[in-house]
Amino acid sequence: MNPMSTAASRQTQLAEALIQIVAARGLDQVSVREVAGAAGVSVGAVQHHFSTKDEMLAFAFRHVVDRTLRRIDALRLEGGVAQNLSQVLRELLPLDEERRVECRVYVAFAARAASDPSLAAIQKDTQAQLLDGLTETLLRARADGLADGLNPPLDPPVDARLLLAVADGLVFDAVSEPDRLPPDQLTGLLERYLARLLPTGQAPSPGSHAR
Amino acid sequence: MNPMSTAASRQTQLAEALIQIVAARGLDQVSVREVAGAAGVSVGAVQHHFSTKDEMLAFAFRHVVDRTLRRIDALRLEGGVAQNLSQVLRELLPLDEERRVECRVYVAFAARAASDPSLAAIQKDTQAQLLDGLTETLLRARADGLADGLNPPLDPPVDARLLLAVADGLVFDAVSEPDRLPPDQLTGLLERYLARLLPTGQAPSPGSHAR
Amino acid sequence: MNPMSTAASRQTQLAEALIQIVAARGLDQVSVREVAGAAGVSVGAVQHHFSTKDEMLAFAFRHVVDRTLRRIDALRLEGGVAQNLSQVLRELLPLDEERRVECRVYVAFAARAASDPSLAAIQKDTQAQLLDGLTETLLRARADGLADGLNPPLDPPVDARLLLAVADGLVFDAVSEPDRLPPDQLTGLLERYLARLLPTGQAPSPGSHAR
Amino acid sequence: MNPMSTAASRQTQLAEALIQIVAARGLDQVSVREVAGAAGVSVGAVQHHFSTKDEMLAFAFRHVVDRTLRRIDALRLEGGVAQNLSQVLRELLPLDEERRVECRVYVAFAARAASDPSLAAIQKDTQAQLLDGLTETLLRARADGLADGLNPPLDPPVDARLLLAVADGLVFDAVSEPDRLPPDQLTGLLERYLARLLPTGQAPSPGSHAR
DNA sequence: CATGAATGAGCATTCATTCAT
DNA sequence: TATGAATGAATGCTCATTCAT
Repeated sequence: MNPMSTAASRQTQLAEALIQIVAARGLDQVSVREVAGAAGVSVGAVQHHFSTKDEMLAFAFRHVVDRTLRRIDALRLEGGVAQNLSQVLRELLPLDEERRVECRVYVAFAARAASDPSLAAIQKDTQAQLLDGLTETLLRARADGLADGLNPPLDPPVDARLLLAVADGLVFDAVSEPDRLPPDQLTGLLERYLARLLPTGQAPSPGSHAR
Repeated sequence: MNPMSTAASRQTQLAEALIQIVAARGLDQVSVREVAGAAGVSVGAVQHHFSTKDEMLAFAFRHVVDRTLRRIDALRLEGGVAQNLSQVLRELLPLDEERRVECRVYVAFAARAASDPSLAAIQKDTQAQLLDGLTETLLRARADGLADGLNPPLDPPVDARLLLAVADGLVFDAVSEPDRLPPDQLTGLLERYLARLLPTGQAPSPGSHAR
Repeated sequence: MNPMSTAASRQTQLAEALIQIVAARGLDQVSVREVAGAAGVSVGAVQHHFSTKDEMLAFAFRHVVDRTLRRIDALRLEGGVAQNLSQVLRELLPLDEERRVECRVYVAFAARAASDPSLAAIQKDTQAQLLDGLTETLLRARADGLADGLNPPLDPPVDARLLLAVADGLVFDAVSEPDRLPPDQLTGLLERYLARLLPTGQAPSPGSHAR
Repeated sequence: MNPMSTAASRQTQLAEALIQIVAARGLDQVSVREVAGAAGVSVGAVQHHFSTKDEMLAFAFRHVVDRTLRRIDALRLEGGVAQNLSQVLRELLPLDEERRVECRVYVAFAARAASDPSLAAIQKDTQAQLLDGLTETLLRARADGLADGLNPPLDPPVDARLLLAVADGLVFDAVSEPDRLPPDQLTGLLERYLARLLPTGQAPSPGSHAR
């Protein structure tokens, strides 16, 4: 009927429906029936496009992290390195409704990855991509002298790991303890860490103190 | 039969069985049948001690975090503040098999807490307890002058939040991306963070650099 | 409620329901739902007693062949060997409604045994038991001189095989081509074969010619 | 595309694929999808040539029995009547891989014919054709004096029925109890039966005793 | 002729829970 | 306390079939 319903966009449409369910009610509430209902199609149609539920879950996980990564890639790299690092990490935090959904979905899938190899593979890819980007940014920061005097001195790959852990920790705590870490607290905590990591980078915005 | 099988210890025994299942195969693989089987009792017996599955899950979550908190409380507070802070946070990380199990279970439950109010309440309690302890420790550290010259200056309650996020982030990443964050890397990352937070505190152990 | 509903009799009751379905509508129409409905219990109850459908099918197959074999064992061995042989084989043929049901079920299961190892094991057992009994009977017949002059001479184990094939063939044809092989034709064909195999045994009943 | 793919040959090609599935994995494993996959065409293509699955099954059953019947018709009728009878019946038995496939398929379909009228019609036709041929052969045998002295005397139509039952019984037992009735045993049993039916016909081949 | 999207019913199985003993 | 029978809903999945292209 609708020529826009190509195979690719149908899978995406189903993934979006799945993501909304995960964000609203959790990964356990995802069933083929629920997804079909939320997407307004029949059960058979869902399984015409994803031959197993696991395949659908993997696609949706990949889809949601790709959306985040694409948003990061699209960031214009104007401004200083410190500001750019802040921008990038902010894209990972649940600062608005769109990112709140992504974060809840990310935490749900990443937690399940602990006992699901196919999700673990996606999680590994994602982490690797983020680590590469962060490492590169930290290399530039060091070259710009932004980390001078830091002790222990900046070690870009290691500090990228630590930076990612800080971001993941903020996301994890914000998601697992709803209403205790509102957006301004999250940014405050992030900037506090960045200010100590790159002391010569100027603070990105005033009024960013939290809790 | 066995007079040692009091109600309390029976619940604990079932919780331990549940915890092993979660650690090994994930929260979704927990069923009343599985728990009963793992504990070597009948299905009816499980439901005699926990009237619903949710009650059993809540008990088990509480049980596993209590175990961690009790271990932290039991730490002898000799040594300096910096060393003590390191000791406490190390108890949270998956550095040995026992803590690896706890971490996998903690991440699974905390992730589910995002959409399960009764688990969220437990998670909130746990975080509050940890935050209190960390805040108190940081207050002592500041009084001891360990954070002198830190910029932005040490703000105990806020920095406790950030510290907890770092720990949770390391746990989350270690669990969701198995085999990529072995124990020595985790401690290296933790010490790196602590060394910058409390620059005048001596490093607790040599050779703790990680990549 | 009903103390007669012991575990064993419940399985038997379900097997009987299954057998009626197979006889009336074929093995493909057997579903857990159908069996539960026919037995007047819930779906869950069926699977409480048979953990898989295959297990239920195997039990039912074993049950139906056991019923036939037990009926054969119960035959009083009065009369001559020839007459006894005729009696035994008659129990295998669809000569009345009870045996018609058994034969339809037997053919359905034995045919499926060609591609189902667990049914094949049961079929093998059954054939072995029948072969043993027939071989023994033929040994007695030879000792009694009933097969004297037969050419090729009676070879009890081999002729038992052939005899079983004749019986199975009559059953198979009667079942697969309904209404073409009524009871009197079946007995006529059987007696015709027996008369040639044991020429000195007297014919068991007059009027047994069939077309 | 290929002009050789006429409607008729396409149906035949699909039937052959179906037959291979039945022989290898049983009638229950036949689905439109499986047949399409095995024949290397799309699901829609299968249903373009057979409007229902039942139609496809009926066509395949007819196809497989026609193949057997055509092979029998093609037998050169040189040699004596006894030898010819043996030749014909041998074509029905699973003595080589081709006939083993046919027999497995025949048993599966004939068993299902017990509760499927459209398959029953085909089975009835097949049996009628075989009975006619066997009756005619037995008439010639009687005319040639091959059954002289047989007691009860040869009754061509009745003995054709019995002969067919013997053949079907051997096929049924060989198929339902794999590995217990290898080719040489089957021929041995068949020749044993024929030798007693037509005592003056010479044995077709030496060494055909089976156990 | 052929494709593949879509449907909706049906399947075996797992599950938490209730209840009589 | 503990058992296990029983329930009924829900699950992922397979299937024959229809239909627009």
